Amino acid sequence: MPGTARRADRPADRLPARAGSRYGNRPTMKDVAARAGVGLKTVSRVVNGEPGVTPDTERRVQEAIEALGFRRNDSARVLRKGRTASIGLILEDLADPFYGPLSRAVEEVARAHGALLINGSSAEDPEREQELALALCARRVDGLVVIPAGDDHRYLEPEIRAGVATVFVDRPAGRIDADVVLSDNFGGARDGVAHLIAHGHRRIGFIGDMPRIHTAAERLRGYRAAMEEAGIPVAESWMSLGVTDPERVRRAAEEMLSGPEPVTAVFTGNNRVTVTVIRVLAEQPHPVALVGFDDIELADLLQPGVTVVAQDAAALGRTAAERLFRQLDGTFLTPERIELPTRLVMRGSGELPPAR
Amino acid sequence: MPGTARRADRPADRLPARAGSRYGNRPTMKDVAARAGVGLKTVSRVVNGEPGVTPDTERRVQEAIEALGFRRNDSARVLRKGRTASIGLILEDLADPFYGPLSRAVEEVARAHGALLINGSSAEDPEREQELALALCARRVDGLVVIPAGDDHRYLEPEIRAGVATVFVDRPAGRIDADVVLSDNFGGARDGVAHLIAHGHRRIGFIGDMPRIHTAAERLRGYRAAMEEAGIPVAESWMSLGVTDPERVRRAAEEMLSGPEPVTAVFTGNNRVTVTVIRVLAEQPHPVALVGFDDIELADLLQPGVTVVAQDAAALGRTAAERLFRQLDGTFLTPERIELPTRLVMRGSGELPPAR
DNA sequence: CTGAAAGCGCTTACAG
DNA sequence: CTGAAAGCGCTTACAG
Repeated sequence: MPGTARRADRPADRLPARAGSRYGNRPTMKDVAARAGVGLKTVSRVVNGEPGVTPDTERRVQEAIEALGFRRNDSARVLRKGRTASIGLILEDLADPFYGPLSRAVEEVARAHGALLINGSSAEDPEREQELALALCARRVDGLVVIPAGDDHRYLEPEIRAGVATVFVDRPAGRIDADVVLSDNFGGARDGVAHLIAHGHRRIGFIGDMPRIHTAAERLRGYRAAMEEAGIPVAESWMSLGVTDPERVRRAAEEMLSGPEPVTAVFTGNNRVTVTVIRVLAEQPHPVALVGFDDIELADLLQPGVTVVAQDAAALGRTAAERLFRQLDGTFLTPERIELPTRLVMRGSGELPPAR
Repeated sequence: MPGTARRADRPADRLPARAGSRYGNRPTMKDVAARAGVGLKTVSRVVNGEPGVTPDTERRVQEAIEALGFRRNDSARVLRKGRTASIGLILEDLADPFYGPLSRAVEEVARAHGALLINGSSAEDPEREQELALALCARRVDGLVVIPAGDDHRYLEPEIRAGVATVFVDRPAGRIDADVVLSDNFGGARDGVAHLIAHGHRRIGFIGDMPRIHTAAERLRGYRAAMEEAGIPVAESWMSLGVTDPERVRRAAEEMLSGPEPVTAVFTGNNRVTVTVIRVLAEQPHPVALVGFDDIELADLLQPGVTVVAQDAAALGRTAAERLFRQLDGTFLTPERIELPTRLVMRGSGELPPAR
């Protein structure tokens, strides 16, 4: 039911009842006004640094503020003002090293614009993504930066129409027209695979994330394009897409590396896949070439160093957040697709010749 | 000025003016009530799933809700209710691989309690920590999980008194009595250094973070204790504390490794230091033993594998967040110090004998 | 320079 | 079962 409100199923409803005595004793502007012997509006003027208050009045108000330990309730302020000075970021998993720098970059831009950042992990679950996004909209965040898990974002249309700025990152929105900032997944993967081909490989495996994920599909497309451009027919058994947990990836890699016609090189579709495949390759009797999408820490210290197609996670986050605040500036912007280049970093594993 | 409000220097004040036409056209309960031909309170009942509404009335309200695309404004709700169902997490840097899992764990606990998570990076700057913490309090978060950058948290006293639940993680609060969840930094470091000693080392270097950071000081203390227990006098030149940027750490490592009496082993004080030192050791003519505090990805795949004192970042976050919500349950809790054990993970680098 | 009144969008307490 | 009034803590628009 897009665009509707549901009953009693939102986070706030499950909160424990307010615990009596500890709370509610915060002083308000009214209290400050009473103590300082001035009107409410005068307190507001002082707190907000508005002009038109005599130094003497101001001092009295300041004293009352300090004596009471008053701190303005921004959530009341926000209700009146319209803007909440907060934005939401929905990503897959904050614990993934790819999202840390991205998230930090979004935070820095938000900070520069005086906004706070609310983070949420979708755990790659479209329902959880939607639940989170709508909860954030209910809190009236000014904007949303979304790394989508789902492929249908029509549920956001009423929100966008109501003024919630929205930018998608890493993967495009599904079934709505919205800004998106992404890496050149297709080109990056194609270049990486072409690099392996240039080093003599013909039987090259591809192990990636679930095909419904845009980046996984694009990178596979890049793999296919490179192979086709080189005139190499691709065997179905060379490609494996699915969840990125170590067991699945390990099995996929081991299968490609066994049998009568094993692959001599592997292209891995993201950082998690790469890490697992490195372990598998370390156990192989012959060296197997490897190029991975996404850079990984210490990649240069392994034997051999890991050649990667690096994307700039921080730049993705920064670009998206900047776009978000441009939307919020009020200038009307036609939804755009901004593509950031990737960079092939050669460290050894991608320059190994085919074994046998 | 703890406990006071300042003028015009808070984030929300720097926001651009509200952009006219796109905003403010959100339907409210009043609009829904008018369209459904019922009272405001009836709409509230339906939206919140309260009893006492005839099925017919409910249907009319639901239709109005869908027709208008109404979504309850939770920030107005919150103003009335008292609780905001949101908590803040202040950490050093979301981009650091140590904080990703910690942050995710806090988020999961918050989610289980129906709360959202606002993240902020202090960048190890005490002023920024305070600014962030107070901004979050102004938004009336229900609680705060803080990895402190500063060492004086008296500025939080009025907030805590006003009911903001507060738990410190990774490092204790300064000058206030508050819950804290941390790893056994002293014991972990002592065990790690004792491990090196057990493998025959006597000249062992220690490279850590700035001494004003609690974890850095504790780990140094652990180093000293292990050396003392083994009856090994420590030379000043074996210890180096300071910022963890690669240049400083590299210089420190190179100094210890040169001269007439170079160290034969190094104990590194955190993940960032370890990563840099691994690079330096890789360039040495002789193998140098290494034990690092904090686990790092791919540590097992390096040659040799990196022996570490691992702490459980996710458990730190989870434990702290659970404690926070116990505070919010209303039961009075005496501030506690909860210490989590560390784990020595042997992978090779810590088991190397002294060279020469 | 100062302040009383109305209102932001909800919920609470109460009356019908 | 239903709704009008008051209020959460601020800001806005206006009057003195």
